Amino acid sequence: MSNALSEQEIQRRDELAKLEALGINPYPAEAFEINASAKDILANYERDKLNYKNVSIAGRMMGRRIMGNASFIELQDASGRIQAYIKRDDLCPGEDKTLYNTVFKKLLDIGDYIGISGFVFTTNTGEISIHVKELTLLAKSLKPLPVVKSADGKTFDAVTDPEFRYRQRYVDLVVNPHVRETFVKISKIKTAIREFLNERGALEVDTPVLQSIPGGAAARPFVTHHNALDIPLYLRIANELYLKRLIVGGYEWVYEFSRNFRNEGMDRTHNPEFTVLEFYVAYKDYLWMMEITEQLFEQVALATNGTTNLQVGDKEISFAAPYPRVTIYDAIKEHTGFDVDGMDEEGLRDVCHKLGIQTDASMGKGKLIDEIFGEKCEHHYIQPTFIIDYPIEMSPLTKKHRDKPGLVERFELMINGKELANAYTELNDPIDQRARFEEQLKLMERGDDEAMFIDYDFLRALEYGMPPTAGIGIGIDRLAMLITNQNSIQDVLFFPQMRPEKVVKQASNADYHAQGIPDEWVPVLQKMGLTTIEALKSANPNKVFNDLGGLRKKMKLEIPMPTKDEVLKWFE
RNA sequence: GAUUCCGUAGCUCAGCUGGUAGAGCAAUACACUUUUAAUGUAUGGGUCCUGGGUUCGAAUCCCAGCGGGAUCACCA
Repeated sequence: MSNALSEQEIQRRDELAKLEALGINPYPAEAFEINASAKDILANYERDKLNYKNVSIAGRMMGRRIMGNASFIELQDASGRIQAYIKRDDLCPGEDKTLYNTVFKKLLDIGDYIGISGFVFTTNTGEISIHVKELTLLAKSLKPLPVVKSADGKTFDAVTDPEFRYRQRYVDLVVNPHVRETFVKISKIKTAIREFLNERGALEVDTPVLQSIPGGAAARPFVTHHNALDIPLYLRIANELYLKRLIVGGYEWVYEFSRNFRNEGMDRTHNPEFTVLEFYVAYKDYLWMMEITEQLFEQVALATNGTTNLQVGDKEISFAAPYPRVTIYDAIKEHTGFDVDGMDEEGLRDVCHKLGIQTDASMGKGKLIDEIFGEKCEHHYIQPTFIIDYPIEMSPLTKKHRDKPGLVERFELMINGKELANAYTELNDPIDQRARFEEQLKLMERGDDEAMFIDYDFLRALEYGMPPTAGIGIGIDRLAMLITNQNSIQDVLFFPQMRPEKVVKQASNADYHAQGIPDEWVPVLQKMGLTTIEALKSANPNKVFNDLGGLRKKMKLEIPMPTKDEVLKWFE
């Protein structure tokens, strides 16, 4: 990140000074009254022309076509773009044409925020436009935006560089309207979920993000330190154990959109912070949870896309309930031919070997089954499907199956070959829960770095009594990717995690000043690449002196040349 | 973490087997009163990611580093 100014940035700063000299504040404090939006005008003007005799609208100037004493501009607000027509003598009815000739034509740029008022009309070429009567500068833009043009649905010079787009999302949002739309849709997904849950009497809650025991899932946490208490704290990897404490407290349906943090790898589907919706409902089981889940997904699809069908690549996914239920053993039997029901660890290892799946000593029975499913089955489930009845070893917080020994009452919802949700009949037997945590401890000793921590306060809460409860976690970012048809998590997060940009070390004007260098020569030295005092001192003074003269001419600077002795003093 | 591709003007991108930097848009100047990727003429704008090496000569070839993408591994 360099802070040397480009030619265009210097020009815009000059314009800023000229505006101020004309008595125009480039960053006025006053509110600007708006009574219309681009989208509203384009949608409704034709059938309701009388209502658009006096519109006032604000936004960024994104395009400008000057044709002498008349001009067209593209104004972009949150709703879209609209063309405005500016005629010199309408904007400046009196003798003084400065506002048009100087302010508008010379001192405004693409990217500036302006407010305009006038009347709506249709041009000869049939485009609904605003005939501008008044124009106000609302905020000057000092950095040139990428100019993206489009015609007939084709886009030219679109900004597509992922690094640029993610690091400067604000620019991405300005120049890529489809990106703005994606995030609007993601907001609608969350609203639809809230409405669905609130209508049914659920309570939205907040639980701690900073936790002293990172529980509820198996993952590496981020660690921080609380100074006043002098204790380590962890950013939550899940909120499950806290929501269950609230069920113990007597609420019957709680939910939270939980921002979770996991200190693990990053890729197309993983970001260190991500969002999971969890909800817990008293007196229910996983069978009930499957029904509510398929209703929820159906409603979300309908509310955001207007249809329960979704085209993903060449596949069409139907969110219409109900979804099939397949046990994990049946799924494995169907896609591998092996019946792993009742198999011991040795047998499973053997199956993995035959299927070409790598195993290691730390893998228990549950993990082996999970591997087989993940490798050989998961990608087959394109249409929403509940995979149910998991082995007990992988599910330390899940109640034992009511009539299948060795299994738990758990389901995962698979859509488009990926896991979207994970739910179970919650384990509320405190004795069993303690035993399961201790099993996790053994796995940890065996080398499984994903085994869970034991949360004794949670056990204490269970001992007071938790009603039978069903709970679910839904990966909101993955759901957003699916519904908005994005194949990278970076495209459904406004600010995906990136390696920090390197800031180029650079001397300030004060640093140069301390060296006895006059301010007017600082840009020249920077131009020569001498952006630090160390770089300057290690340069050849004679060459610097010569180059100063050369650049003075090249940059057309009207400043007197320093003497060679003066320049030599800069090096002391 | 591994493999692989990429990094040139404000933006999108050319630049061949090494010969000293190019286009379009944007910018500047002039012309133009219903254009729309406005148009016409002229002009300016570059640490070719960084640092080494090979060479008379490197944007180009080699090595290392930095940043990003894709695939894989781990994970949700």
